[in-house]
Amino acid sequence: MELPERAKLHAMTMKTRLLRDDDLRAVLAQKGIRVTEQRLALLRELAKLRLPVSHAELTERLASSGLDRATVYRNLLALTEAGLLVRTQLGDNVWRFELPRGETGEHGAHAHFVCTDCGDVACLADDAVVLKGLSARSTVSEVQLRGRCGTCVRPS
Amino acid sequence: MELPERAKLHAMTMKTRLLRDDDLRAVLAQKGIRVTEQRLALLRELAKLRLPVSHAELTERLASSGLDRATVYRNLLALTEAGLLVRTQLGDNVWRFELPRGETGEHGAHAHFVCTDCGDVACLADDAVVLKGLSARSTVSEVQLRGRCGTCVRPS
DNA sequence: CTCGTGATGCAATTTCGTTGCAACAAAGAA
DNA sequence: TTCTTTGTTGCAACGAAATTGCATCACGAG
Repeated sequence: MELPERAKLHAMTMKTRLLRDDDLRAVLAQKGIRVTEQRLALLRELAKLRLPVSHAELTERLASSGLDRATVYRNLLALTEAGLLVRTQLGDNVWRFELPRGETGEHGAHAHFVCTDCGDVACLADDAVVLKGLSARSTVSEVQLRGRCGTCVRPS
Repeated sequence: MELPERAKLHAMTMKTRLLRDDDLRAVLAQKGIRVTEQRLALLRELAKLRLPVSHAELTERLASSGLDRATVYRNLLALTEAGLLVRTQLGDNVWRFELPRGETGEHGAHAHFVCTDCGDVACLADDAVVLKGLSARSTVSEVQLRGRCGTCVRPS
């Protein structure tokens, strides 16, 4: 049993290549989540950014599309619960959401850099941070770097 | 030049053995922070608990001593900035503060491992984390690894 | 002891996160 | 297609934690 459409969808999901609305629709349908224009807009935005984004920032970006705070909020939760988004804490008491990377459903192990001045977030390359000498039993699920980004570090 | 008092203070700091008020006073003075009864109370409480404590919880504990929320808040920030406290997030959007438990007294130079389960904060060796390929202009002030410590990772 | 700067207490405000509710829309059934 | 069910949206309100303004007060240098 080889459904072309489903196989294609699967490949899309795995590679996080969510480009066309048809793909987004299919992904949502597969998860049993209703397809709404709001959700498509939200996923489109996240696909475009490919960064952990806060609820506030996403709300602002989607305000022009007529999306309400609460709608964005509830969809972020719903999509996270469905496994379509990952939610992270980057150290400033704000939840951020992003499309999962990596091959598996688990988010890739790339580190995040957060600017303590402007709050900007940058995803680092997988090999930007090397860990060694850690306790064998402990599990590291997230690596965060905090500091000042190139833009903010310039002398005033 | 060997100042006994300073040497003693240093040893205290290093071992996080802040027991007597005299020691607390000395540590604050060394950092150029004014010694106030409120700060002593705050540090005493943290020394007694030896756990990551939230601002709210600490405020409640110190209310009987007459400390105001804002005072606790600002002192937590000040002491953290001075390196006398470490500030962590466990995943619930609440800051928690505690006296450094590691060997070293200066925080910031080394990375921290935060167990998102039990809240334990461990100080890592200076060379435990190697960064490379970062933007030349950006400045990293804090490196945090998040995950589950050896104790918490055991199967339930 | 006196003075200047930083600290404190109190109150108000901001920022996020979260929820209630009535109108509305998606997806399946008829 | 139309009907019906049920999840979704927009708007407003609420709550908790963080953050700030300001007048008063105390530390500690001189």
